[in-house]
Formats: sequence, C-alpha cells, structure tokens
Amino acid sequence: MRFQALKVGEVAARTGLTIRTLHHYDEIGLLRPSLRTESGHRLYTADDIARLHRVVSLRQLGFSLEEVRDCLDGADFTPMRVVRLHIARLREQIALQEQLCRALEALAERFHAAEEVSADEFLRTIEVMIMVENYYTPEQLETLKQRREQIGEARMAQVPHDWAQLIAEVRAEKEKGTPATDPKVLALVQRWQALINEFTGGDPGIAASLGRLWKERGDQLTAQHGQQFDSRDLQDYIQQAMATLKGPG
Amino acid sequence: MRFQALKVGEVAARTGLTIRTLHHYDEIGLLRPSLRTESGHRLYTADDIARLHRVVSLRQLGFSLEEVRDCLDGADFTPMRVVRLHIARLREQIALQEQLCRALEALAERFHAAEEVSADEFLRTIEVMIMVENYYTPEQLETLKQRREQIGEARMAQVPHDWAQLIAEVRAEKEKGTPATDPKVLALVQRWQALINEFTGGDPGIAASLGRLWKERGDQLTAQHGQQFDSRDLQDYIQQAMATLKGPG
DNA sequence: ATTACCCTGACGCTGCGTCAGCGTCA
DNA sequence: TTGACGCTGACGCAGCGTCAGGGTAA
Repeated sequence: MRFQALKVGEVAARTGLTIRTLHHYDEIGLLRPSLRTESGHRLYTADDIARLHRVVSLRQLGFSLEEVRDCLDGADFTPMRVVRLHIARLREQIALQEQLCRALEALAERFHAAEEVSADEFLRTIEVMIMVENYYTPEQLETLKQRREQIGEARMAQVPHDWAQLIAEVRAEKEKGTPATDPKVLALVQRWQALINEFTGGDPGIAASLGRLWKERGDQLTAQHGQQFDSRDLQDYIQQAMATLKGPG
Repeated sequence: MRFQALKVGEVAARTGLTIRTLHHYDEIGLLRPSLRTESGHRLYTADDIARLHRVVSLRQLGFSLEEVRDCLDGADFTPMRVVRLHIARLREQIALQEQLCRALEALAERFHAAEEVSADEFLRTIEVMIMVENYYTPEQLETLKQRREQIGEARMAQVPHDWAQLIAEVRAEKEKGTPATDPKVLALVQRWQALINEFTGGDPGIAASLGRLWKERGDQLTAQHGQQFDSRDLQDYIQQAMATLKGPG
C-alpha cells in the first residue's frame, strides 16, 4: 500500500463502481470502511480496498452478495485463492466467448452468402450465449449435454409419429371443408414445412428431391402410417396453403 | 430452418433459458410465439427462434428488454448487423478479460512471493473487473481515463496540504492530552502511515530512509508548512500510537 | 458564499424466481 | 390414472438507481 484512506467518491472514481454501490455494501455489512471522519464521511483504508477486491472478484464468480459476505467471514477464500479462482474462471469464459465468436462468424458468413440458417444453428448459438452469461460448473455442463442428447434421441423416435399426426390433422381439416387459406390450416402447413426442414437440414436441394420422392411414393408412405387418403388432392390442398403463406404474408 | 415448432420447455432445454424467462418475454411483448395449440400451448417457429437469437444477442450488448424490443421493432438492427455488433463486442470483452487475467496473474505472483500489494494495484485491477462487467463505450472509456489523470494530478497537488493538515490534527490531540492509544489518534496515525505508503509506493526500504530523513530534517519540514512543533515529542507520540496499532490489534 | 462532496432515509425499478391452482396430453 | 408438461396470475426478491432534504469542506 502506498496511500492514505480514500473517500467514497474517490473509490468510486477509481474503480468504476458507483457511490450507491459502496453505500449498499456498507449497509448490508459486506464492506464497512474501517474509518470515518468525525463528520461521518467514509474513509476506505488499504485493507478495505483489498477486501473490496475480493468482493468484486467473488461477485464475478457468480456469488450473491450474501454469499460473498459469508465467504469473506469464513476462513476459506483467502485473497490468494480468490485470485486463483478468478483466473480459472476467466480462462473458461474466454474459451467460451471464442467459441461463441466462431459460431457467430459462421452465421455472419451465411448471412453474407444469403443462405438460409437453420433454427438448430440459432438454438446452438443461443445456448453458448447463455452459457457465457450464466457460468455453469463442469457438472452442470455435463447435465446439459446429456439432456441435449436425450432430447435428440427422443425427437428422432417421435418423428414418424409427428408425420402421421400432422397428415391426419390436415386431412381432417380438408374433409371438414376448411378452406386452405384458413389460419388453422396455415399453422398446420407451417408445421409441415418445419418437419421437412428438420429432415433436410434446411437444404433446399434435399427438400426438392424429398418432394419428388413424396410425389412418387406418396401412397407407400401413407400405407406405412396406416392412413388412407388421396395423395393428389391432399397435396394440392397443402400447396395452395403454402402459396397463401408465401404470397400475401 | 429444419424443423417443427417447439414447445416452451423444449426451447428452454435447448437454449439454457428458463421457461419463466420465455413466458416473461411473451408477457412484455418482446417475443410472442407466432403459433399456439388449440389448448393454448406456445409453439415457437423457426422465425421465433431467429428472433430469440437477436434478443439474446442484444441483451448481451447491454440493452434493457425494453430497448431490445424497440431495436427489433425498428428497421435498424437487422439480423446481420446484430451478429456483427455481437462479434465486435465479444472481441473487446475477450481483450479486456485477457488484460484482467494478466493483472490477476501478477497479483498471484506477488502473493506467492509474499510481497505486499499496494492498494493502487488493487484499485487498478478492480477497475478492469468493473469494465469487464459494465462494457463501456469508447467515449466512456476516454472519460474515465481523463478522470483518472485528473485525480492523479489533483492528488499530487494536495499531498503537501494533507501533511500539514494531518500534523496539525495530531498535534492538537497531543496538546489536548488525548492518550496515544485513543481510537481518534489511532485513526490519525493510520492516515499517517497511508501517506507514507503513498510516497514510498509501499516499499519498506524507501519508507525507512524517509523515516531517517524525517528525523534529521523534521524542523525544515515543519518550517515549510508554517507549523511550529517539537518534532521529537510529536514523533514519540506517533510511534507510541503505531506500536498500539501493531501490538494488540 | 459558493461549489462540490458527503450523509441518511426511502421509494422505485428490472428481470426474472417461485409458488399456487388448475388444464392437458401420452 | 398418473406423471410430465403447460397455462395464468400473483407475489417476492436482489441489487442497486434515484430523488429528497440536509450537513460539510476549501
């Protein structure tokens, strides 16, 4: 230390914290300046500054103010250990942010090339963003990973069923005589397109071949799902709805 | 997009956001899923996910939820631009965090070598921590820098005055007959030590030579500040207080 | 006397967390 | 029928921001 006690405004100016924040830390007993002038002005000594350093570090490690207070009151969390923890955390953060950077650059590339970006790409990128701001522990990360994998498998198992369900619903609307331009039908058709996209990974080329496949082998598909319908009529119905979506929408 | 609409729990599981958060974004009109099932369950389409992506990005850029909504409703802030801004911000963040990392490593070194760490070092490190979490714009950074420089200069100009003030106060206490062990005196002496530290940069060697200097030339110093006192008596008084601080404290 | 700080309440706000009570879907 | 999931209120809470009203220091 090389220095005299600082007043609250000086601490604020030199740290970037606000005066209100320092007052708050005093109020809740997290950082009480060890000196006061006779008139009651707070004076922060070098020791107070050192404590403040640990406070700010621990906050960035994700602790609540109450937890920070407990940490500093207990014998654990020596200044040294706090610094080491903070360094470790920063390294992880940096690695995550670099990963996020790469993901975003890939996105920017695809925007630039005017390609479509799949919702799954967006979802994965969002996930990294949220990881950046939440800081998960390694165990939490493991849990998240497992959950994702389970979701993936469950989704795959459910796909044929979704198709059957969707076809049935569209067929029902058509037979009720609902016009293809009705919002209900449009919503169904959006799900239709989404299912196709899920299969094709958003690649229009794959989607096109899939379309031909469907035309040629529509009845086979129908039979597979235990449904019976005139594939040509239903197809017209759906394409009419799709045109409505693309047109005036 | 490659995919069918997701329910709120699925979006939550795949992004790391909570269901409550998605509900909240819906409530305030920030992200309303464009579909619902008949029974009212939210269905997030690929477009909704793309919007969510922008929402999360803009939040990390420091916007409030209300500001994010305005951004997305206005024609500015295209998906592309949001991604670019986010990338730029991440680069700055990473650079800052690397800087902070180096500062913390320097601190860890000094702890390891059992050296003393000056309050100014702590202050500078805290400042970077706060910069990391607040994200200042370049202009704000410039303002901060200027403010710091002004503080430095102002402080230097004020030092002689502080000495005079402090000496006067100690002398007053001594003449009032206040014992050297009184808290008031101890506080004054802490300020005394702090002032010495500020001059010596916390180096005990320099402090020692300064101490000898003070003994030999106490009267000169006194004359300079227009004060008159018995330097030997006052010195004894102060050293008694310092002993009290180090001893039973 | 002015100006720039400092103090102590006290209320307000954002961004959700956390029940509670109740439908729903496989 | 029984979980697992979804819905809508409604209240709660952390961490300050932001006055208001008044002392203080150079």
